[in-house]
Amino acid sequence: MPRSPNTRAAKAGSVTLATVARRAGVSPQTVSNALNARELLRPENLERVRRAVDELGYRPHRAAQTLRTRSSKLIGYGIRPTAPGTSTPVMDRFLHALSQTADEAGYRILLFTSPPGSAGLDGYEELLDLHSVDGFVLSGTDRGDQRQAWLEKRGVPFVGFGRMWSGRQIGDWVDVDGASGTDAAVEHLVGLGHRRIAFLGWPRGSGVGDDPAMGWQRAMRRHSLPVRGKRAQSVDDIASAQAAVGPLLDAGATAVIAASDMLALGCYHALRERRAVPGTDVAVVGFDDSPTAVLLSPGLSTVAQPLEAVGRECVRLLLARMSEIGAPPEHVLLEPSLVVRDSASASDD
Amino acid sequence: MPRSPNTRAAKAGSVTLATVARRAGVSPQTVSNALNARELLRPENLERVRRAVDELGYRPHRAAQTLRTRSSKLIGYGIRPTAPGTSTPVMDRFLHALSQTADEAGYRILLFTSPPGSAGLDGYEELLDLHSVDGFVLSGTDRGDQRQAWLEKRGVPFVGFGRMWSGRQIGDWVDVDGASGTDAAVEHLVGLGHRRIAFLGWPRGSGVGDDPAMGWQRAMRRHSLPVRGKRAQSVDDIASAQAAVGPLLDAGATAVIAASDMLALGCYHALRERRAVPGTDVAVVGFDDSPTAVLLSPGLSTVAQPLEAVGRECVRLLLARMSEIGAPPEHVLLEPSLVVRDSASASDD
DNA sequence: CAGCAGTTTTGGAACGCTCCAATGAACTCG
DNA sequence: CGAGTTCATTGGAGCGTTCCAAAACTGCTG
Repeated sequence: MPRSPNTRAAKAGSVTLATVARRAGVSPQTVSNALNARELLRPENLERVRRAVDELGYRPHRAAQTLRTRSSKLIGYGIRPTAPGTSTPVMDRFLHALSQTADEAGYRILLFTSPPGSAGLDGYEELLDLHSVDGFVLSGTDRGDQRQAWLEKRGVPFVGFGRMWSGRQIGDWVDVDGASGTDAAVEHLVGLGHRRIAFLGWPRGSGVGDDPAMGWQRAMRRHSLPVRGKRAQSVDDIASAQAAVGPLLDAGATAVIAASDMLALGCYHALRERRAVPGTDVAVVGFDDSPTAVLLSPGLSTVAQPLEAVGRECVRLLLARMSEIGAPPEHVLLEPSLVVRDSASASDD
Repeated sequence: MPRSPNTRAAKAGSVTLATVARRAGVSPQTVSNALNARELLRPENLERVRRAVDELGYRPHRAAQTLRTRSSKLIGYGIRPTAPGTSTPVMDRFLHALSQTADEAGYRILLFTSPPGSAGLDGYEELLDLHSVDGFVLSGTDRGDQRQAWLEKRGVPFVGFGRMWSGRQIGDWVDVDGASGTDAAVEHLVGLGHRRIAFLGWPRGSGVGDDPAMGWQRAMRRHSLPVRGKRAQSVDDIASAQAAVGPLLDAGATAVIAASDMLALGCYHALRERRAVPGTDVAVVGFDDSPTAVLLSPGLSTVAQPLEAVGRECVRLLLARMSEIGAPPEHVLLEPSLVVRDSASASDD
């Protein structure tokens, strides 16, 4: 009568409910109850089953449970196809939070490299085991993203990380209030005595890109500061940003808020080119708190997204959606936080 | 007779093999064959089944398949619990490659936040649906890692990313030949005319850390260059690295090879502190090709790990292991590549 | 101590699929 | 033209679990 489960576990897979039942001298159904509805059992029997489970190293067979209960306890997560160069340091923390939170609710995360609804999949591949999953988390949802519509049509519960900027609003989403982040950045800079605060963003038109610009603008207006001629745009690339920020610096900006750390780095370069020192001569604030931000000198002040919280909220919303399919869509907008480093910490106007 | 699957797909989940069989006028088994062993069917019947599948929007129920075939077509991947500060830009690309390759073989990746075998899980939680997975990929395996032993004892196929540096060798692994990377770095620097090439590594003792040092050493010896007094060590932190590299610079090193980009960045700082310019006055080579490397100025030359290849190999080895359990352990050592940027591109000794 | 309500346990069926062995159809050949 | 051979299809069983309804045990009352 070995107390160690490991000796048996070697030939595992064959330990089933029935095995445990025989050992404990009860029916399979009772064992099932012991596991899923312990309040039904007489304490004495429950203990007996517990012991049998222990001794045999029994573990329920997920597939069988899934088949019977019609719930896989799996959440799909669609990874965005990342280009070799473009790193998304974002995903790491987010995914971790996602997995962790899901775990706590008894769910696991299943990775989908090409998320359902993405193009290029013919009818057969596309439909492959979608229903091995109870719900879906989409990330990097953007304009013209068809995944939401695709999932909704099929009645699969889902939550997006990223709001829908255009078109019909469908489904739940969690997002970070970028405007609030740049707004806070302006507040911070104003507090340091800055007046001529410029903004370097992405080309207009994308919702994601316009959002931070909005925050900058409204904060500037609130302080009755001028925004005209204080805004430039560039693609997310150092050289372009460096070029784009030039006119702003020429016009005498004492601070620049950028829509990404990459753009902010372009500012660094532009400043150095002019023999000016970031943080000392001109304040710079980035966006994203990428791993690089802390490594720069001076350290880059930047708006950090609460990725862990986003992950948690995604799971929370998804679980809610799964429990009541028909409920009205829910949206969660989370506040980012300003991480202050040397690139914007002391007044020097 | 709607040609569109979508109209029916709304009430999906109820479309089963039997449904398709009725529609196509064959037996359920034949439909199954059409899907899994098409060569058994007469072309005419196969077409008939195909059409029925199409019209009904049928998709096989993974759980049922799993239950019957005893193969979940799932590969577990243990995420390392990442501390909030510590970013692992590595994981992103690797995970993507993993998922992609698995996909192509008809497998999916299932995330495990706390990988089996990690401490802190009591007997019940720990065993939770391990056998919902056909095999396991472990990453960041290190000294004293008990996960391998744990999995082996339970007869679960697995592959580690990272070799086992100590103890009994168990299981397959894929790793990057760090020594070869630093060796190549030395070659490159020697080619540029450098002679006093120093090495900045992590504290001795960890296999992972000693590996790059080894490559540096052997390459130096090959060129009859001195290694004495040319080696320093530091924890993976800018300030420490900056301090640690001091003596090497004082001793007149014209080039420094670092065991990580973080350490290399410490060199940058130390050099600037002495009013020297990285890449111009002293060459610096890092390790990892982190996203930051390309963003620095000068761009950091660094040893890049072939993460995509590692991901692919992991899956390949795992599939091989799963197909023949008893085969002797297989190990794959991949060559990293030197990415040359401005921090080490022109001789200036 | 039969009767009844309440609690605890149980047998049987079903989830959707694939394995296995057996049937039927078509085809070859002595 | 019946026997052997191959090829295509089929029925039945079973994977391990939970649902459902019925059965067996309590304990309490009249």
